[in-house]
Amino acid sequence: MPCTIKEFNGKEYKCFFELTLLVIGGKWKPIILYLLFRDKVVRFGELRKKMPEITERMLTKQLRELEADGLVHREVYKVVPPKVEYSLTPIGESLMPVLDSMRDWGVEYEEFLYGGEVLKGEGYEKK
Amino acid sequence: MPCTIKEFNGKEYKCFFELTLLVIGGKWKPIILYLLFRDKVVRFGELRKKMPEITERMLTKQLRELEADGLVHREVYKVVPPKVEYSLTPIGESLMPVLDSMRDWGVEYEEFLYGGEVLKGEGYEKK
DNA sequence: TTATGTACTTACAGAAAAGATAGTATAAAG
DNA sequence: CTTTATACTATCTTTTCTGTAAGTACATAA
Repeated sequence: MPCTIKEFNGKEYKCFFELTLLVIGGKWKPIILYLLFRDKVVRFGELRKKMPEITERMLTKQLRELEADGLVHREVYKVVPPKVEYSLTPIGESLMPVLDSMRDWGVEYEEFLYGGEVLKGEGYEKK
Repeated sequence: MPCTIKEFNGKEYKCFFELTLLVIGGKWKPIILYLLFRDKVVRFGELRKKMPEITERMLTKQLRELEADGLVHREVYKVVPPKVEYSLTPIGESLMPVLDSMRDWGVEYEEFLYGGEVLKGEGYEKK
């Protein structure tokens, strides 16, 4: 019996963890998700400021994909200048244990790399 | 105070979960790690057979990167024709809870996508 | 001497992801 | 009537990732 290949947004996957990686993979998505989890409701411009290196195009693109995948809610206010707020949906929030376990392992791995000495930086994880 | 940007293999990261994604991200690495966790010690050619879609170049490349990053051990026997066995190192094994949580969320997300009905396929997760 | 098996390597091509840069829409304020 | 603020949108270029196809090494067997 052949393996069943499933599809998500035009990409094939076989395992559940591959599906997860299809949804949260990429350079910016986990950061966006983490920031939304931390700050709950964030305007587009605020998100940009929290991620100094991202371009507007990339931020828009990633947010739209996360919205299309059901992880992020987009609330548009009909005002000028525009106001748009982003927040996590329930399924988006349910991702947090995954990000937590990835963070925990990242800590462990950095210790492994640098022999027990963790580089203390100020990443997005700090407020 | 500016954020500290850390580096791993020439790539910048700020958060621990980004580091994790740098190590296990990509199309093939989580599958390789999962198969090694499941089957413990696997020869190159066996791995290939377990992953019918991968090319030799890709398999070699991913294995070498995982080895360089300390997750995979490579045991070369000095025989002809060659025999090489791959297995997980302790830090490689410590990744399994992460893959588990990714798998759990993948299940949940598929239910979310298809309204409670999970597609039952035969992926790498089945023996 | 030729064929076989196994684990690669190398050079190139194509696809996908990310980045740079400039432009758009709109109401209100001056 | 020009400027301002905010959230995009469009086009193009660059970089990175993945795949294709062919070749290499070498002890042993026939």
